[in-house]
Amino acid sequence: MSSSAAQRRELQKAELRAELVAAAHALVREEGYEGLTIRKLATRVGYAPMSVYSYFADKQEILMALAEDAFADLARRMRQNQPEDPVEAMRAALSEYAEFGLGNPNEYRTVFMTEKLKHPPEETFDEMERENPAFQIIIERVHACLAAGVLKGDARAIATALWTVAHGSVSLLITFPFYPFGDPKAYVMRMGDLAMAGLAASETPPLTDEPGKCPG
Amino acid sequence: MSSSAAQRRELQKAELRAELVAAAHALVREEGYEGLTIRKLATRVGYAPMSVYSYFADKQEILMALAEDAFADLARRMRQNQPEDPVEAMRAALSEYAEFGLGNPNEYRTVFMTEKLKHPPEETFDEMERENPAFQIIIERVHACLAAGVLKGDARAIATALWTVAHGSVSLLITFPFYPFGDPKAYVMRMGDLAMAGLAASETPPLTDEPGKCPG
DNA sequence: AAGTCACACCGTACACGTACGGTAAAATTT
DNA sequence: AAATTTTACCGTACGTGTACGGTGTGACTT
Repeated sequence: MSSSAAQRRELQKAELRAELVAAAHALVREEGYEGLTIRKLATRVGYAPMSVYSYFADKQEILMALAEDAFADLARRMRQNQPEDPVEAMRAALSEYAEFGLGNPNEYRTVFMTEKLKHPPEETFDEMERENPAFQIIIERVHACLAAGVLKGDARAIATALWTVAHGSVSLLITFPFYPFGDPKAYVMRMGDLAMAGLAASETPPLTDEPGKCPG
Repeated sequence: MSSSAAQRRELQKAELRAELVAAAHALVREEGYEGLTIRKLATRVGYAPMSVYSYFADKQEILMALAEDAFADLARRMRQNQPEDPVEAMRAALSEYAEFGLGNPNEYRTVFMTEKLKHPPEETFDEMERENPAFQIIIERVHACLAAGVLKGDARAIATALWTVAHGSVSLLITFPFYPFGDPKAYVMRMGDLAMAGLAASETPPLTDEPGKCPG
């Protein structure tokens, strides 16, 4: 086997894939999110509709590729907005998260609100944390809060809790834009502060599989 | 105009609509959620596919009808699980909410995780609270907590905050079943307790449209 | 009672995602 | 060099949600 030829092949494939993603971006920019269809995308790059499936398993994978670009931007913004104070750094990350979700509802939906069907059984969650650089940043800032003593407990559990609250806020704001949450951004920040207060109240244990005690 | 005839008309229409919903339920039971298609549904009741649209504006409205039935059941269960202690009553409601969402992910999705496109501009949120009896129950139990002095502040704001946290937990568990949240039910309960701790820490102001102060 | 009208229902048609199978060229093996 | 396999792409076809325009039967008006 000629491995350099195989590598070149892979590279070319990646290039064409990138071209498709670029065309998809253009289509969305010109015709809106629901204007992105496989057929239009194929026409745009001069392929038959079915040829797109050589590069993406299904439409969801295309949407994911678009969303990943957007999420990379989120991570960039988070890193650019990093106050020294650990708590303020945490709030800054939340602020960027909120603006991202509220400003890119389509991308937010595809990543956080649609069923993940075909998932490789290996590397359940490390994968996701690696893929989503934003999550890494959150964990880093949680560690800073732990070091500063404003939070106590397991870093991953705390980060997951904060993510849960932020996601709950953003996703409800996206789904129910008419509901009187008040100013959207302010609502997310308020919920973030509430989560921080709750977390500061006690030491956060790690996440386990033991079913907790519950009434009834 | 003969109003009694018009009324009978409405009634018959409602009956046929109910028949369609029943057929939809049956279809889902027999062939699964994605087995529910307009064509199959129409065939089932002896109509042409397009005739279904005399009773539902679109497929989403059919899914909503199914979900509303399920949510009525949630409200029933909540009322049957009502400890005397206000905090335990709150936790019991959360427990039912969790079991409902985790046990009926499809219905949960259609109500809480899909865009609400065509929404009548009048009665923005009262409508929703009225339609979702479960929300009423939450507000009632919040009032009980306020009366008992374990929480302080605006009832609707507190209820919305608890909803946000519960929804964040449930929706993430649904969307990322592989992520190590630990035992799903336990995770929701833990997040609920965290929210209660955060809420207990200070008086919760009502929701307003003033943009809150934020870093950066 | 005659005329008008609303409405329940349907047939046709479109664009969509995508399953299936084919075909020809390129890469690899023999 | 010949044989084989792999690959890149495509044509056709199915089932989907639903827009559009009909059509006949009942109800309402006059």
